[in-house]
Amino acid sequence: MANSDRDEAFEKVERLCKERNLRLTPVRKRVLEILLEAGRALGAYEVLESLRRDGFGHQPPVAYRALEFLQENGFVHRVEGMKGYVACTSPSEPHGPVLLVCDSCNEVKELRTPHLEAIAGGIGSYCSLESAAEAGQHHAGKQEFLASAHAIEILGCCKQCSEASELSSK
Amino acid sequence: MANSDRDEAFEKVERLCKERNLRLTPVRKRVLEILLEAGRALGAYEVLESLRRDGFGHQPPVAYRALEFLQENGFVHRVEGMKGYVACTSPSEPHGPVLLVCDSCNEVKELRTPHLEAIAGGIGSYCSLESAAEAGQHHAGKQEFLASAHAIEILGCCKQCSEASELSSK
DNA sequence: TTGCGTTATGTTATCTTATAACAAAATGGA
DNA sequence: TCCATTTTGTTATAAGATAACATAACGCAA
Repeated sequence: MANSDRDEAFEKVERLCKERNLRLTPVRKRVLEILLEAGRALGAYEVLESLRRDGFGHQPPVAYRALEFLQENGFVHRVEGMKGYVACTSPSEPHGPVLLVCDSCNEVKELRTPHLEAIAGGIGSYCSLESAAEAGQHHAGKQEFLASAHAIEILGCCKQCSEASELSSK
Repeated sequence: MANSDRDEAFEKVERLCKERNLRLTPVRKRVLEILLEAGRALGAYEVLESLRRDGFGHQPPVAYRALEFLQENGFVHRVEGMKGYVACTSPSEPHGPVLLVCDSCNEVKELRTPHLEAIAGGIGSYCSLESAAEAGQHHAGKQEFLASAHAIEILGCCKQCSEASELSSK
């Protein structure tokens, strides 16, 4: 992520917290910065190590609590497949992420498009598959499941890594 | 899952293993049975506890290795959000799952429809969103990401639990 | 501004989940 | 039957996460 995008995301979170009367305390702010600076998913203990260097408390709950706050409010996503946490690139409402995770360099890219969200919501939310754009037409099986959240992770190889491995194999 | 479905899934795995020359050893077979009998996601240590009762080795790697084998071959899925493992209800090729996970009773239901698979694949596979049914038309941003696997988990509340909580609130 | 309930932080201890490393046993051909 | 390969079993430990409780900061009402 470019520097300007980082700053933009950070300022957006500050703004949103003000609007919503959320307390973006120093630890929470710093954890968000750490993740934005990293530009990839970090483990809780990696975050903790950074906090330690900055003079914050350095016991696991310090990191986990800040991460929990940021997650609950949609500013950070958990990357299940990596047991890690990544800053949201377009924070707004709390939302389930759609993440592209590179096996090779661990970079995580978040897709954030209303249409994809609609699909993810539709898969479970509307009690049948029909409301997922087109998807359910052939599968009207009533799932009768009330969705409240989702986690979508696509594993694979990012462009940079594909190109790098192509070069090295020549 | 009904008993008959369990048996069917189990037999299908046996058949597939024969076809593919995979060794469905006693531990592996038993782990699959344990998960099928449970009908919900179990933690590795829960599986291990069952194995212990059946006289198998009872150290963590025993369970983890069997789970790994079953996962690799598409007979079991990991449920990231629950740190658990669930038997696949329609084993065939190894495949990324689309799971509906009930917050309340922990039941996991797998959706297995070609169309949904296509969407999941399309999100990342084809280097742009366009190939995901309709989804990309408005979001032609080139992701240039080569997908190899996915994990899709929708959290929410299953029908039984919704009804139960409705009743109790009256 | 003081006091008080609430929220957040820091710390200790512990729990859960997962893996590395290596020895012993089973398996399946040559 | 012998050997290479795969699987199992075990010990030990790493990595990730949380419970419980004391202390500190905050935010507001009196």
